[in-house]
Amino acid sequence: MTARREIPTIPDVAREAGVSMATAARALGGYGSVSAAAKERVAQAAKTLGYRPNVVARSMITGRTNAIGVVLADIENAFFSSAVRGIADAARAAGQHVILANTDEDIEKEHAAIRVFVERRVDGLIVCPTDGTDRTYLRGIIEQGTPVVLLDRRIRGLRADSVGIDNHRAAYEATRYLLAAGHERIGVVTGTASDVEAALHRPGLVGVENLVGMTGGERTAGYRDALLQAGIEPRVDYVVSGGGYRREDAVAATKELMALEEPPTAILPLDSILSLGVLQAVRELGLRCPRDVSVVGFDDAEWTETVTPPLTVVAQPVQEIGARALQRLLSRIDGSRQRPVHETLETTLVERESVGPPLSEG
Amino acid sequence: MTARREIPTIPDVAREAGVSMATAARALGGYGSVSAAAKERVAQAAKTLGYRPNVVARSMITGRTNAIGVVLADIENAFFSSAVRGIADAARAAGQHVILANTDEDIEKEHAAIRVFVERRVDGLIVCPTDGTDRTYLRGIIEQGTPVVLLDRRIRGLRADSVGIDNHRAAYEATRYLLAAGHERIGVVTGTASDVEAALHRPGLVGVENLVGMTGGERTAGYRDALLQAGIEPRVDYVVSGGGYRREDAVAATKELMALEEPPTAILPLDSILSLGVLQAVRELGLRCPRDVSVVGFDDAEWTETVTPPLTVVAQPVQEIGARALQRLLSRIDGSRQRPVHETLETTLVERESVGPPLSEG
DNA sequence: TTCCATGTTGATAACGTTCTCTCCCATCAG
DNA sequence: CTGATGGGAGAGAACGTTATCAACATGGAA
Repeated sequence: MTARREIPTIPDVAREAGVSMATAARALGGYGSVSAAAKERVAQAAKTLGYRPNVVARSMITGRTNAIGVVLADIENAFFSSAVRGIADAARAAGQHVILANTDEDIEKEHAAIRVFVERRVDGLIVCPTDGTDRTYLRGIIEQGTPVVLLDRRIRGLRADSVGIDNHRAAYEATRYLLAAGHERIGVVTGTASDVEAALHRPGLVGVENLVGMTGGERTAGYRDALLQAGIEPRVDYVVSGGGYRREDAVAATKELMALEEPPTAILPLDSILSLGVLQAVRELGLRCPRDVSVVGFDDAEWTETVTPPLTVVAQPVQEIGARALQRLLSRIDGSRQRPVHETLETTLVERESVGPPLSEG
Repeated sequence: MTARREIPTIPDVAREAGVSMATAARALGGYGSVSAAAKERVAQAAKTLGYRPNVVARSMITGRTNAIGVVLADIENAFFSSAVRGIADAARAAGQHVILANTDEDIEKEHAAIRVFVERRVDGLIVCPTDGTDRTYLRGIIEQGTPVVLLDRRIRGLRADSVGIDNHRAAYEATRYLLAAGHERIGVVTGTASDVEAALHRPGLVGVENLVGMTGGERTAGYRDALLQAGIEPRVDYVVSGGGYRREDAVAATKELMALEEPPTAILPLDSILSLGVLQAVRELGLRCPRDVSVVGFDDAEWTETVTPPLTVVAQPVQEIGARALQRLLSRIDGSRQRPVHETLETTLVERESVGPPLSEG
């Protein structure tokens, strides 16, 4: 066993300072009223003994842990690591700590993580729910007293704040941008898992926005609506997924897209890893971007302007999304009973060099 | 105030089950001996009431929090987010949680983070110390009973385990690779902060490896030794830094390098963000890689094979470094008194297309 | 039958804080 | 001189667990 050296406690400090435990506690904790003289002697004694408050004991009595549980898919994904950075900075300023859990989009892991966080009595949770998350589970958590804020995604029918972007509008504008460049055959590479993928395949992409809380669904709907508004009939075979959000998935999806009889002249990958896959596939097919295919990606990753060609993207203020999520959570922790707010931050279309006019036929 | 609904505790469960509190506690906690019948009734009662153990109270008495503090420069940096992923996975398997703190290479933030983690009574710390960290501070933490494992970097004279790579050897081999391709004028782009940068500027780069625990120092030494072994005199003006680890810093450093009278024909950026900067600078200068300049980077980021040209890099097993660090920490937490181990994992030189023969003169 | 080992149980003491309450005493207005 | 007021201090409870210890069954061996 680790023979943790005897750690001084408040009674020790009190003894050293020659005051009662209660007085020492007040002096150290900065609450109640203590004479200047006593305060001084306690401070001195604490320094001599090297006293450090025991946060666990404090949490025990105050009922607050000053810890926030953050539940997301994968911290290695740049989107999430930026979000966590935003959360962590805001948390630090508020005296809160961030505890991390990765779900890998696995509902079981998500539930397990949330359960343990609740047992740990975190002050609140920031969750990026996986596709299948049902609202009743999280509702139970909230009703039981742990505030929850959703990040990036939403859950229909759940009374919880959420912070993200307007996915429909972001995709709508990206698509309009491609339309304006002259493209009419525009493909979408999404990461949507295969089990819900079927939902995408309704004629005319009707109802994709109803895919539960999925950013992918909302973005696909935005894409569809931009096409419709331009008088172009959405094609089901232009929306493809390799089965997940890994680069290989996007490579496969892109190749599938480009193997069509009438391949698209522009591609819209729905996140940054997928963009990487699209670029790789284009390269592997011996095509040139933007000469042969134009690309507009999502998320302004660190490499987007260094890649050739520099990638035109829809940039999300990811750190700020994280920071805002934490702010909302804090105000819930402080007892705000306001009705749920769904906050959407502005996206920016960052024009670089991956979009050109469509390759003229034949 | 958040009116947290009355949360059931062990006495509540005991009452419901009609047993003593002690028995209920044993049944729920899975310790001591309880009859099958009692166990059953307690489980039933717990289910009825929706009992959830209070981890804070448990920590209070056991003295263990099952939480690991992870202190690193910046979670947004891909190296660290991969390391955290490795740590988190291993931690999950061991029933531990990960609490995060970013230092931004700021010694004050690092100390503050460690202090608060100790007050939180974390079971142990994984620290990637900033350049200026003095050993006495961490030594105090360890002696006081909180085990510490260093990640990626070391601190000379500190009795703590560390996990990372053999930086000297990795840089040595990367340099040898460039030498083998025919390069004799090889530049290094490092992120070393300006205040220690001076140390790099000794004639012949003598003693760079003594820069306190710096990966940059060790890598530069490996580079130097490869040159010396090939009979090439290291040039002080070939080792440059833009003052930090941001991309702009590397852009500036690279331009400085290429503006020399005899510019290098190959560049060795010492981390992945710096590689991005080097590539960007090469591009901005209207040069082509590898035709005009060859590049070997550090760390196999997700974009390295998608960039043009695909980047040849020294790959570190980053997730594994994190996982091993956690393993070492766990064994210390379990009381291992073994003398400190410095574990170095193998790196791999991943050959892609960013290295070619040097451009023949004029 | 007696005795000891073993398994089960309950009462109660920790753990290190913060919170509640009471008491003391000095001050000051009437 | 009296009574109200309030700052300062101390004793002890409370938080929800786990740990300790004694008490009590039960059963098999002597």
